[in-house]
Amino acid sequence: MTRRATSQDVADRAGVSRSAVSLVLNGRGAGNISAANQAAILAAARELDYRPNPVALSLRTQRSATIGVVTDAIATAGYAGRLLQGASERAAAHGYLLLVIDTQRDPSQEARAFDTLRDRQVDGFLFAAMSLRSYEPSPVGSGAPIVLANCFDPDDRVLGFVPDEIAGGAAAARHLVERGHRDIVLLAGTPDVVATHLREQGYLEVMAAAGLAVPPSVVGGWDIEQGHAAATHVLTTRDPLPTALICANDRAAAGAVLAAANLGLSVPGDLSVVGYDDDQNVAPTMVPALTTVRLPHREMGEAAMQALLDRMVEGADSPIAGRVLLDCPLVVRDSVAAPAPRPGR
Amino acid sequence: MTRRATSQDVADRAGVSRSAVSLVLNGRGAGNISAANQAAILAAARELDYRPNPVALSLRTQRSATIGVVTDAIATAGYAGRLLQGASERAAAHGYLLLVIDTQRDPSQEARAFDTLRDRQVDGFLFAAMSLRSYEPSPVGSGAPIVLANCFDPDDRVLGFVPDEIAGGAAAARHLVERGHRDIVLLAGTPDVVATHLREQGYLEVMAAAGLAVPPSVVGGWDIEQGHAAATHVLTTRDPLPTALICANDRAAAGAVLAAANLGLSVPGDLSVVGYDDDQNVAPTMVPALTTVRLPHREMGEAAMQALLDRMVEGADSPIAGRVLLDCPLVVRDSVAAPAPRPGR
DNA sequence: CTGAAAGCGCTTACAG
DNA sequence: CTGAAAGCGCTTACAG
Repeated sequence: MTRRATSQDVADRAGVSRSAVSLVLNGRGAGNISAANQAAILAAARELDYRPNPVALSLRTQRSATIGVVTDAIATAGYAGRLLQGASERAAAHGYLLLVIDTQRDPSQEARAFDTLRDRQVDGFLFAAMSLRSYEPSPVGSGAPIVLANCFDPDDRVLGFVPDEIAGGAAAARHLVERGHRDIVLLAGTPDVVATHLREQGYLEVMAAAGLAVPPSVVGGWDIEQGHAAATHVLTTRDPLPTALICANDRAAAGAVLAAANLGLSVPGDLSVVGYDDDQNVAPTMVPALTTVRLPHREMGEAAMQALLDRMVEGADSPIAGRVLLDCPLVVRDSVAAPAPRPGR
Repeated sequence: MTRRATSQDVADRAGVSRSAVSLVLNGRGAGNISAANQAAILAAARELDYRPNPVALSLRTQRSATIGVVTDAIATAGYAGRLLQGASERAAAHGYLLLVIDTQRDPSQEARAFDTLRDRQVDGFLFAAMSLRSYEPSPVGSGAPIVLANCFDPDDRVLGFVPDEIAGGAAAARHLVERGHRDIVLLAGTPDVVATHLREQGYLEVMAAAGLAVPPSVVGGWDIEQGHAAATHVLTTRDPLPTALICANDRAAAGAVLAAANLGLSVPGDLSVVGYDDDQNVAPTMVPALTTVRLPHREMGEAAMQALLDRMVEGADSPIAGRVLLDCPLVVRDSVAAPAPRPGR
C-alpha cells in the first residue's frame, strides 16, 4: 500500500494552496474560491481518495470525534451489550467512534478511566451501568459533557436514561389481572438493587387498584437456581396454589418453570409465569416461550448517546439534567393463560 | 478546571527547552542532559501533573496506542463479551486502548470498519468472531498487523486463536464414558457452524476408542427450545432410553433438562446431561448445575491481543501465522452421575 | 479571490 | 551538554 494522500497532495494536483483545499472541502468555498478552482480541488480529492487525517484534525481542533464510554462490566453482562450497540450505532451515524473502558466495578479504575479518556481528547462521556443503579459522577463540569445510561445521579445534576421500572412491574401485574388472575405472587429480586423495589411498587399499585389481596412476596434472586428455589418454596407451601408468578427476571422465570415441571405442574396450564428483561437467550426460546417485560437496553444506549451528541453541539453548559424514564413494554408470549377454574370456589 | 500542562509549561518551569524535557521524560536524559536539569525537569513535570498529549504524540510518531477491534456482533453475544474483556485488559496493561466497531455480520460494514480504523491510525487490528468460523481477512499486508480471535484464516496466512473443539467434544464424551455410560447420544448443533462437526468428531473418536456403538445423533440447535425438542424426541422414541446426552451448548442442555422434567425423568438420576460453553448465565446456576465444556473466550481475547502486541514491536512482517488451539476444559458440576443399573442387562 | 504564516503539542535530528 | 528548527497534517485568521 502507498502513502495516504494529504491535503498538500491534493493542493499540488489542483494547483492551489492547502488553504484553498481546506476551505473547499469544508464547504466554505463559495464566495472564497473561484468556481474553477473549486472544481479542480474536488476532482483532485476524489482522484486521490483524500480523507483528512483525523489525528491531525484532532490536534488542530481539540476535538476527536470520539466518545469515551465507561462501563460497569457491561461488556460482560450479556444482553446489556445491546446498550452499547445502540450507543455505538447512534454515534457512528454522526461520525463518532467509541473508546470504551470497562471498570469491572472498581472505583479506582473508574477514576483512571475518565482521566485516560480525557487525555485522549474525547468529546463527551457516556457512563453506562450493567444494572440499574445510582451513580455519582466525579467529573462533572470538568470539560466534556457526560450523560448516564441505566443509572442516575441521585442529585439529578446529570442527565440519565433509565427504565421505567415501576411501570414495568405494573405492566406484568396488570396483564395477569386482565387475564383473570387474582392470586399472584411476586418472586422478587434481591433487595440490594433498586429495580427490585420499583417493580414491587408497580405490582403493589396494580394489586391495590384491582382490590386484590397481596400474598406474601418471596425474595428469590436473579438466576435460575434462585428462581427455582423460590418457586419450589411457594409451590410446596401454599394451599391453594397461586395461579400466577411474577419473576425477578427471565432466568429466574426459567427456574420457576423448571420447578413447576419437577412438581408435575404445567405452565401455563396449572400456573402462569411472567419474566422480566426479555433476555434474548432465554425468553423467546423457553418452553413455553416467556411472556415478559422488556428492558429497553438498546433504547437507553441510543437515547443517551443522542442526548450527548445534542449536548455537544449546544455546548456543555446546556441546562438539561434529571432522569428520563424509558418504556418497558410487555412482550406477550406463551407462559400466561387464564387461571384454571378452582374447585373450591 | 484549568488548561492541561504542555511540555512547554514544564520547560518554562524547569528553565530549559522543550527538547530537554522530551529527552528526559523519555528516559534519554543520561549523557545528554545535566543531572541538575534532569532533576528540575522531573520535579516540574510532577508538580504540573504533566502527561504528554496523546493526540500530538500520535501525529508526531504516526502511532496511536490504540488497537482497532472489529467484531462480528460480539458485543451482542452475551458471554462472548469475555473475549473483549480479555483483550481489553491485556491491551490496557501495555498502555493501549480499544476502538471497537461491531459490524453486525455485514461485509460492507466490515470493509468500512477497517478503513475507519486505519484512518484513526490504529497500531494493530484484532478481528473477533461471535462464534467460531473461518475468516478471510481483506486488509492483509495493508499496514497494521492483524490477529484473529475465535476465527481462522482458511489459508493460515494470518494468526488466529481458536478453541480446540475436537478435544472439547472428546472431553465431554470421555467424562461420560469414564463414569460408566455406554449409551450416549449427541444432540448436535446446526451443521452450518464448524464447531458442530469438530465436536462431533471428538465425540466419535472417544466412542470408537471405547468400543462403543454410536447411537444416531440428533440435530438440535443452539437454544433452549431446540434442545427441548431434540431431547423430547429421543426420550419418547428410544427404548431403552440412552443414559446420557451431550448437548450442543448450555442453553440446549437446559432445554433437555426441562424436557426430561416434563417427562418425569430426573437429572442426573435417570439421565446424565453435559452442556457446552460454560455459559455463566446458565451452567453454574442450572438445577442441577451443569457439567459442561468451557469455551476459552477470555483466553482467546488475551492470547490474540498478546500476540498482536508482540507482533507490533517486532514489526508487521514477523512470520507468525497459522492457528493456535486453546484448551476447552471440562467443568464438572452436578448433571452427570453413573448410569442407573439397567433392568434388562 | 488567493497564498503564506502561525499554531495545535509533540520528538528528533542538527548546530553550537 | 543544550537550544533552535523542522515537521507530523490540518485549519484559520491575516495580508495581499
